Amino acid sequence: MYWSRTFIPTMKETPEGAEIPSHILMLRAGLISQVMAGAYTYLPMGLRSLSKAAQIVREEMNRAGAVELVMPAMSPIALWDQTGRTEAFGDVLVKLDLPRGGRKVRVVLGPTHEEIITDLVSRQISSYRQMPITLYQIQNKFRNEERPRFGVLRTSEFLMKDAYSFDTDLESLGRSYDAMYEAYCRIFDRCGVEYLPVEAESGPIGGDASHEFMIPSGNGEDTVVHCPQCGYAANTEKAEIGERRQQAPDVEMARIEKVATPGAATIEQVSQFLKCRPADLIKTLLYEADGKPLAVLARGDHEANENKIRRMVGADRLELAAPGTIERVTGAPVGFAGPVGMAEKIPIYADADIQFVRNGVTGANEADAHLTGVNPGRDFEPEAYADLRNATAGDPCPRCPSVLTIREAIEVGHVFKLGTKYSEALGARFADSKEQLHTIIMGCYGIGIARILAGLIETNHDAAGIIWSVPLAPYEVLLVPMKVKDEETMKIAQSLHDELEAAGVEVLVDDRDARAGVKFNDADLVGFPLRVVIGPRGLKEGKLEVKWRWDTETEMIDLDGAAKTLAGLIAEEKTTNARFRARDDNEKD
RNA sequence: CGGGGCGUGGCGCAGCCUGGCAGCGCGCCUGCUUUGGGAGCAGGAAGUCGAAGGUUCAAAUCCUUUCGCCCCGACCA
Repeated sequence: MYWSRTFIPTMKETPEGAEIPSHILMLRAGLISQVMAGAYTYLPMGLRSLSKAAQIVREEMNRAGAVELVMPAMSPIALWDQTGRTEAFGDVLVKLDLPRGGRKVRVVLGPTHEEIITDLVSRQISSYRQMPITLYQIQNKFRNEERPRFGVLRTSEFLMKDAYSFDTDLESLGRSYDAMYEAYCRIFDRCGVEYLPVEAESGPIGGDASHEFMIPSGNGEDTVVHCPQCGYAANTEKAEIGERRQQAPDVEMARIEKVATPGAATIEQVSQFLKCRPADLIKTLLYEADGKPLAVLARGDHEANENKIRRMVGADRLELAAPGTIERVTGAPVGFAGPVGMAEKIPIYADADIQFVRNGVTGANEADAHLTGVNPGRDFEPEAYADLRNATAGDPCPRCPSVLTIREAIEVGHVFKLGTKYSEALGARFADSKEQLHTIIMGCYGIGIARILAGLIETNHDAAGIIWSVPLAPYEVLLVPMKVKDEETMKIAQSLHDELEAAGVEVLVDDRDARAGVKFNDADLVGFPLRVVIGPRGLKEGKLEVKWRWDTETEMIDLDGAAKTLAGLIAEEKTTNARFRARDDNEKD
């Protein structure tokens, strides 16, 4: 391809509104163009990269034994009503009323496709002999995001690979799940992104039933908990905390005193008012577990983890108690609850760190008052101490003697053992060898294709622009003829272009009659991995000048056999990402 | 959904407070010179000042309403 015949609208300036590197660079490099909040056109360069990521995903899905199909974006809302997800998704679900013959047909644009695929399978699969099977598609999804942001990281319409496995028993589901997990690792390895599979909330099946694939990046929307020592990684909802090893400070237990704290109801206000650290406060959170009130204690500088609480008390539903309930239970307005002297006797659970608090501060169960000198064991005794809060940096690792770190990350993939939630609701059953009917057991596996690109750019760019890995680059080689008006130069460019194409290399020739600086800067901005300069300096010696995007040094190669040399370099880098990764290691330490 | 910011040629912005010819840089077009890291000179095209209503002799500017975009937070099967 020739630069002058394709469409690469690069920009010198950053469009207003773009904040993070991947968004800025995708716009400036002419990969995408915004149509409205959360909806982007993929321009030729962007589309090429997107398609290449999708193709890698497709190849690895196929290798893992999954089978491709395509479902419509549109589906009848009745299907979603059956699983209760019309309500669960709420406004995120894009709903349309289509006028047809004087009636309205109510449809939704799919945010995911469990309902559609399960409906299909319920009709077409009825025997254990037809399973296991994993079906997938690569298709645009629609979610009416409350707040689209960060370029292609959070959009209302996005390309996603979604796969669904159908199995007869849990053991078989485990094999289907593992095959997807391994395929995901291969996909992200091939793309050249650094990723971390992290344990995530597992839902109905429990156990080791869900992983998120994350690209650690400062601009990620999610946080992951990671132990660099043993590799333990989990998202914040899931992350366990190891045994708390600190001791209570060796100080005298003070007497409980009631102090007036007018208007100070939040942790910040109280700690400022009483001139103490948030860690000296014991906050008392009132929850309702399946409608029954309970109190949870956590240190002022910690965050309660509702999943952990819900699991511990074995409730189906857990929510913060309504203000009315709080007032009834504590006898005080919201913000002044404490474990000592509550109006109603309800179970109290405490995070493990509470046992090491000495002379803590708690609400007094009375408006505008707190208690100081509160000590666990002496002044109150919870039903149990347990791990009930979110992990923070420096907490003990649950799997080894080391400590945890917290990293921001971009979620690019998710694998999940679903169980029978959808097959149950939609009546997807099969007969076993004894003609007994069972509900099909499902798994679902998603990858956000555009997030792979954004994640790669987010973690691989410099001041000049994007640094693509060869497998995802819009073109693998950029030929830069210095003098496009020189016949000899252009002849060489053309024949090299043709030879490289014939050799299966994706090559672009910058045939614009522009100054060297313009062409070099655009080359760096769009980030083609291998740049080949055809100019008088080298040609005098029968040489071409070659430079990898991530290197600073150039290298001369012989014009004779150049196509073969270049094709060899690309073929090697494309399969190993070796140079790309080596660059990573140099830059990141 | 709460808080904040911004809408002025294709892009980035000034002008608004204090009403009086719609400007600057980049890009684009033509010509000449230049030519290995975003060239110089000369000439040129291109704007319903987001939209509607109001105040005024006069509105990009003041008032009201509205639409859109972005950021922070909440939310995210």
